[in-house]
Amino acid sequence: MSGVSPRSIERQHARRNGEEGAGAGGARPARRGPLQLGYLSEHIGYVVRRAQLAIFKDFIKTMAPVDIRPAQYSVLIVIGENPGLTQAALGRALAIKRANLVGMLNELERRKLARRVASPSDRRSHALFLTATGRQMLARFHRLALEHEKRATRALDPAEKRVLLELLVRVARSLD
Amino acid sequence: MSGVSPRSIERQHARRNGEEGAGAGGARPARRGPLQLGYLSEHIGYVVRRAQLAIFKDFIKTMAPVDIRPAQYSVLIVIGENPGLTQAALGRALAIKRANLVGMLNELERRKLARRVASPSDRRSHALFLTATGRQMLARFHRLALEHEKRATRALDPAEKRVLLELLVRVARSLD
DNA sequence: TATTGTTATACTCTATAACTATA
DNA sequence: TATAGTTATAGAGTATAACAATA
Repeated sequence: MSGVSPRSIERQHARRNGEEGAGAGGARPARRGPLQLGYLSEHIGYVVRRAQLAIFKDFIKTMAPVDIRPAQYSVLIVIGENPGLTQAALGRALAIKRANLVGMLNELERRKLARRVASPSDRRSHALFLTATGRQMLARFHRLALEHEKRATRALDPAEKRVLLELLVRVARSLD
Repeated sequence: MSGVSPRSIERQHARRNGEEGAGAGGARPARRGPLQLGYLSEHIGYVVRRAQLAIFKDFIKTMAPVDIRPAQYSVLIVIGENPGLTQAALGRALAIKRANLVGMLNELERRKLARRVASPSDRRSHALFLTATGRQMLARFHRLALEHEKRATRALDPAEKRVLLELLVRVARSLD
């Protein structure tokens, strides 16, 4: 136990309460009502994670009728924005491992939303494109996703949403 | 980041390119450089997810020497803050399914960080406590976690961090 | 040698159903 | 009937290693 800090308010959590009723009958239930999260609430990881879970839950429910998962949606958008890109480039853009893209692209091809085309310039790689169906469906997915987006950000005004996105991007960039 | 480029690349995506070379040889590679993410960058779910992944990656690396995962850390904090709470209450507080808590608590008991004590008032439930070791170790985990926290928020000043956490909490609350 | 796409595999996280013992 | 803890299990998501073809 090193690094004794001046006041160390944080530290006292550890002392405040502990292991009561080690052997005898000291065990008593915690007080009723919502639990204390303590300094967990100040941890950016925890807060971001809880928000992400809530948002994804709503997204998945919203997109369930069209059977599109978040990662599939992001893949379709990036292919639509960058027709002809390779699987490796797609994976780098979205931080998806090449190996894990294979199954996703198989599924998107099976559903006739995207296509792999043999690249003439580099015969190792595939050029990826949306199909005509894929473009139509993506527009539909986008409309549904905007419903979700509206719900997910209904507690924010437009300026707040912009600030939130910008701060998150700064955090992510600073860790890369 | 919303850099309005001279040629407004953003808008043209749906039309710009599609399924070329359906049969013939139209496939050409996407231009070099970072890919376009298009409106994906405006989706709160995507931005929150990327930030969460970056933050957790750093947290996990930081805590690797003490072999503590994010969920384990959160469980230890909540037990420390609410000694005697039940597994069900713990699961509700952290949105962890009761079934998935069993293994985690087995592991924390095995490592002598936490204990299950038979509850006298309700013989179905267990009261949870940190051990003396658990309290000591949690203080150590917390010091390590603060190193991570500093790194994860180094791109933000204190006011910005407060704003970020508050906006995320509002978003999560509004979806529950 | 390095890279692309692929296969196989493993590990974590999460979700559900069913069981028991209590309430 | 409902709840607490448990077991078993299944499904995502993610990670690595190895391989063939190609650069």
